[in-house]
Formats: sequence, C-alpha cells, structure tokens
Amino acid sequence: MAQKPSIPKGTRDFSPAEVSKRNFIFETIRGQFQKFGFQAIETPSFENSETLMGKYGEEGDRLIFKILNSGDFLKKADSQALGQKDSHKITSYISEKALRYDLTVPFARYVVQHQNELEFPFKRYQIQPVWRADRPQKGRFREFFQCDADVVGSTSLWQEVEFVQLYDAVFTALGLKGTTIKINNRKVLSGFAEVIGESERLIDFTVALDKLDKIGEDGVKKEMQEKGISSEAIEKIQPIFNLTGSFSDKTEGLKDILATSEVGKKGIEELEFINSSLESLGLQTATLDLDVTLARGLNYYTGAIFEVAAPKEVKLGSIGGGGRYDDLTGIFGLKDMSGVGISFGLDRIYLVLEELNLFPETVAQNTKVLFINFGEKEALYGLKAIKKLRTSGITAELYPEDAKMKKQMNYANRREIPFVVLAGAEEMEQEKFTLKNMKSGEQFSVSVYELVEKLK
RNA sequence: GUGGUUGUAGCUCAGCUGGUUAGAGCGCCUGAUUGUGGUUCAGGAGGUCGCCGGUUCGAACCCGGUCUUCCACCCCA
Repeated sequence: MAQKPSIPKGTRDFSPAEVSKRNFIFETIRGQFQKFGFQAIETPSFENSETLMGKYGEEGDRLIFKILNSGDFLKKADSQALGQKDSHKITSYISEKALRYDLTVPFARYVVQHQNELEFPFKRYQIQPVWRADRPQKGRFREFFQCDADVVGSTSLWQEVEFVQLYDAVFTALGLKGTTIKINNRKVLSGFAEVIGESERLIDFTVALDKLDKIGEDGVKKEMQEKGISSEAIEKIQPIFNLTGSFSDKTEGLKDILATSEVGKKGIEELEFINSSLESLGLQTATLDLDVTLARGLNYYTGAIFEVAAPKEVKLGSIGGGGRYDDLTGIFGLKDMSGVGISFGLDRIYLVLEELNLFPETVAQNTKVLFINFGEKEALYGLKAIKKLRTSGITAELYPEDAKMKKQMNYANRREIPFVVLAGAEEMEQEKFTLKNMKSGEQFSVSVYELVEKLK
C-alpha cells in the first residue's frame, strides 16, 4: 500500500450493518410520508448557482459547495477581479453550478417550473442527500440526508396540525419516545420586535433570542446590546424570559406582551389553533411545546416554525425542523403560493437511535444458510437446492471455493449466518442434506423439501 | 470562516527529559484437527510513527506548514 486512500472531510463510508440501519430509518419515514398522502419527487444533486445563492442568508452562501466550470474557465474570468484576488467576485465567473444545500429551495424551484402539471395543494416528499461546506462536528457532516415533506398551495393551518402529527407518527414508528416538537411563530417574533420598536433589527433580535438555552438570559441581553438594540427595548421584552408553564399559560402570557401588535396577536391565534386541535387529536409519544426563542431558518419562514429535539439524555442538535413560508416560490416568479413543510435529519436520527440502542435486531438482513463447498459435483448438487430455497424466498448461498472446512465454517461464523448445509458424497447418495444450526450446534439429515420447510 | 484538539499494526492504545533493530491486547494467517466453526495450545505475518519540510551527530518525540479527527464559536439536520 503506497499512500492510504481517503475520503473528503465530513463524508463517510457506510458498512453493510450501517446501511441496514439507515434503510430502516428511511423506510420508516417513507412509510409514514406515504400514509399521510405525500408523493415522492427527486431533483438533481446540483442546481444553477442563481437558484441557490442568496436563499439562505449570507452565512448560507458561504456554506454552499460551488462547482467549478468545465473547460478553460479562467479565460473568461474578469482579469481585474483575478488581479485583486477577489474570491467573491471571481466565483460568479468560474462557477455557475452548485450542490444543493437543502431540499426546500430546489422544491420551490420545482413547483414553479412544473406549476402547470401539478395539482394544488401539492404534497410531496423527498429523501436525498444535501451538501454543506461546514466544518464537521458530532452530528454535523458535509454530506448528509434530509427527508422532507412539504405542502404548497394551501394556507390552511390544518397542514401545521398534520405536520405535528407526522412528526409524532414517524418518531413513534422509529421507537424513539420522548421527543419534543418545539413550535414558534414568526409573527410572534415580528410582534416582539414591533412592540419594542426594533422591527428593523428583527433578525439580530431573534438570532440573539434563539441562543437563550445556550448562553442564558444575560448572554442574550448582552448580544442584543452588542447588535445595537437599545436598553429600553431590552427592558421591554423582559417578560418573554419569564414565560413558563403549559402551552396555554405561555400563550396567555404572550397576549399581554403583544397586546399592541396586530401581527403578534395573529401569531398567537395561530399557535392556539394548532395547540387546541392537537389537544383534541392527541399525540402518541411526542410532546408539543411552545418555545418563543425558536428562530431557526428564519430566512424564509413566515408563520409556524418547528424544531424537534431528541430526548434530553442525548446531547445533539435538532433532529428535525421546518415551518411555513408564504413566499418561497415568489423568488422564482410564482406569487401567492404558501408552503409549509418539515424535515427529518436522517444522520442525526441515526446517532440518536444508536446511542439509545433502539435499532431493532431484525434490521440487518443476512444470508440464512451457507452451503459448504466440497467440490464440483457437490457444489452443483448444493446449488440445485439453493435454487429451490431462493424461489421460496430464503437467502441462501454457496461458498465459492472448496476450501478447508474450517475456513468455510469460520466464514459462516463471522458473517453470522445462522445455518450451514453440508452435502457431500454421502448425502448425495441418499438425496439428503445435513442442516446444521450454528448457534446450537444441532444437525439434522433432511430432504430438499424438509430443508425448505425448516428454513422458512 | 475563527480558536483549540487529535493522528503510532486491521482495531483499541502504550512508547520516560530526543538515544540502537517501535511495543501490548484484540483481530488476522498457519498448524495441532484432510467432513464440522465458536474454546484451547504452538508458531507466523503485519508499521515510510498522517503527509511535507526544518532543527540535531541522532526525531514517533522539538519547530513550521498541510491534511484529518473531535470540540467551542458562527451557523445548522
């Protein structure tokens, strides 16, 4: 071995066992998506840069992987920009495609592009990898899968109610109990900013507020101050730090705080509708919680904002997020098309299930029986039985070489194949097979028919 | 993108203030055992010490760069 090969930072190879577990999550999510009436679409892994750039805020642009143009791309680059080593400027000359950063923006593009073929409200789901040029950490990769479900073409709040139920259904089906579905509303956040007279600094305000659980109340206030929010304003929003109790306790508190804000009141109304509906419908294993500090993905969300936290004992960021965006398709030229959707972070859900030991043992599909190879004639004899087993839906295989028994048995052992068939001259003569249970060590002499029956 | 951290055999890790041929456990291969694995015993293979450069008589160890890992920030699934 000269130089060990490697894979890029933040990417991973998946072993057979890992793939089995990942597929278990995929299939569970897919199953629930379909039950809720979503239909799958797929979009290209890369888009035209202009489709993605500017949709995720400044920070987002930095994290988008750009694809270098083909051919002699430097020839066309602006020589002045090149001379100045202005990376930002040069990028537009040498790269016109980029890897997708999430599934929502490509979906919006898809809706606009195919608007005449779609039936609205259009419910789609999409399970594909996305890429971010982020610095990796635990549960943070540069290539990871998102599982999205979105509805466009309906402003009905029943959609939000459905999505909370969908979250609950998926995590319940995965056996992951005790998740918290945090909900907030952009209108409430706008209301806060309005009430304190800092509407122009809405984003700075909410970004700071979002860090409450991380840096504490004083930290939040300090950051707000640094961003230029006045002390009077900070004083005014003090009550939001004191919101506690049940969902309705919090909405009652919000009513006082946002009494003078029309947007704010609208936001509270929406939250109350969603909560009371869900109280009647009930959730299986998840808990719905109002978290007014939740502000993620603010860039295009206009109504509800969702985020799912794993059970408390697992230290990991969110395992899902989503919200309503009233005008995402507007940037691609289609007005008045409200959308709402949620996303599941497959890779993080994997880490959580692994940490809590929640993967069912049955996820790994393995060969059920290995035929020991004793030579050419015996192999053929074995393969005839294997053919029958496979027709009956049993995974069976023949060891390809007539290697030493020890080696073949060892192979079965290591691959955790539960049964082995020994069929040599003796068995062939009697038209039998020796079936051995690798765990108990028991052996039986059986006919082909009995072999199929026993292994079913 | 900013600051820090990590890298020694397939895996988990030792390796003293720089000093001869770099070690352990597990795993792997061979044999004891030529149609019976997981146990045991005996033997064996396997490392340009992440990479590049520097300091030194001498570098796994010190210095610089680079890549990678993990962590904090930023941001986020």
